[in-house]
Amino acid sequence: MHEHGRYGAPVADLPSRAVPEAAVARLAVYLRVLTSMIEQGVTTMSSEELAGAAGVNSATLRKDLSYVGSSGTRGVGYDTARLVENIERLLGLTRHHSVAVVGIGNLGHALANYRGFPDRGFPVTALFDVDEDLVGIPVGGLPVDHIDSIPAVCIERAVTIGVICTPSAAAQPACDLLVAGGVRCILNFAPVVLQVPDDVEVSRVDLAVELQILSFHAARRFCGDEASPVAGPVSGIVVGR
Amino acid sequence: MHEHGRYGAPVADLPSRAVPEAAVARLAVYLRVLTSMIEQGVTTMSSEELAGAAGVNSATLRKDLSYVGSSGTRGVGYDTARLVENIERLLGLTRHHSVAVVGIGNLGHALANYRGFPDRGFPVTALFDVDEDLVGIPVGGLPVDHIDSIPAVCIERAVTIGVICTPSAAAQPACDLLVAGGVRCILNFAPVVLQVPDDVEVSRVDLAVELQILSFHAARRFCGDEASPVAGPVSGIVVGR
DNA sequence: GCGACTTTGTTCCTGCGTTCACAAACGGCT
DNA sequence: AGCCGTTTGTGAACGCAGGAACAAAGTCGC
Repeated sequence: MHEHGRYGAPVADLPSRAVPEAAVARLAVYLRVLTSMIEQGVTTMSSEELAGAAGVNSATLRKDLSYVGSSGTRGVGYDTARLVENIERLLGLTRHHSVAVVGIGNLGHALANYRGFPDRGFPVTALFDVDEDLVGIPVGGLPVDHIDSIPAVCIERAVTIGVICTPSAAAQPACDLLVAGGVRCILNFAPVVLQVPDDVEVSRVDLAVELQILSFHAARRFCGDEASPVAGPVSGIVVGR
Repeated sequence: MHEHGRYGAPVADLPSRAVPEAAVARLAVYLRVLTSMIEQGVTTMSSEELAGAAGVNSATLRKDLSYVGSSGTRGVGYDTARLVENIERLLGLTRHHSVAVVGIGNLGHALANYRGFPDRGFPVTALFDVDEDLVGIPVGGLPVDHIDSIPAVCIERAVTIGVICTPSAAAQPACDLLVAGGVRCILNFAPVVLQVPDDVEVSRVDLAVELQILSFHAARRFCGDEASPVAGPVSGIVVGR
């Protein structure tokens, strides 16, 4: 989805160019493609190749890469290893970010065991649930703590990212506890809009909303009757956000 | 919209206004907020109230709602029940969409059991995995089928949305099988860019990418050193996507 | 060493989406 | 019935992101 909710910006025009939100999201995708290519032994890629693999326009890709600094060689392409290095630096991936998961239900369980997190520099270092029966039980090798201990544990383990997988009603309290624990970045899977201080960043992933968006496209596609066709291209591949 | 018929012949209503992609995503959020409010007995809301609850600008909200047709009363606000009805019609939620989940690992398991899907009109009617040991085992009350049977089963059960939770390498084959089974909407959790025909819609949710975006903001926030500040304001709430 | 080809990095432009601002419409009150 | 406050719906401006086109720069072949 896209990022919205940008409000009037005094614009801190500090040193280098500002990086558009959308570009940050794409850079993360390039990173994914690049590491996959490096594993296959690819040492050099042109913008055309990389753009194709990432599903974006090559001009857009080059512009995105210009934000990370010049890493390419004209007439040749980009050195994959150096590009990965530069993107990781821009995205702040040089240091690991400790992750806490709140709400150890089906989804929380899955995330606690999800390889993709530690594999990409996001070690899960704390699990929380309100259920006393779960407290102490190890999930994915890590014992579950009670949500009351969120602030203390988050500070102690230097948690920088909190993931909320609780039911809707519990999401805001969980969020407040994370904020009290110094967490300033939150990934929210609960279908509610969290209220947070201005210095806290919330990214929401609502699985049902994703399905509803697909439903809209399905409706427009099959029963082309009724109202409103979708704006934008009729073309196929749409990569989320 | 709504033919003010200034010049007798209002614009052909057939292709009524195109709905921007971003608006569709927001409408799904409004729907979520509205159903929650209705449960609390709220029968009327102003654009200001609803916008606040959804975390968007009120003008944006009104424009979004204009795509679904006039449901508001000036001086009063919107009738929550009728608004829900209209949004559901626009999003194609009047008919249920049968969902198939491919890859019954941690995440697939969680999604198969996820209440939010059936509760919102997306019954999960098929599960698939490549692991013979899983085939036949019921997960969330539904037995797992082998991926080879994807095309036949999808056609038989009229699956309209496929959810891919397989490892990266298995995602493209799984996608191809779904497409062969007539599925035209795919939600992809695997960290790869799927290649599909033009008439297939793919929405990708990459959990690690979400964390990387948060990492970027964390890096900009805490160690304001190095390069590039983020575009836009330093201000707070950013609702993903 | 020189020319031609390839590819990057950037500039300009177009189009879309968000926001502002205002007129029309509606309910309530006197 | 008429006025007044409120809120919708929309027309217009602003800002930003994406795409095309081009110049600089570097490599490869001869």
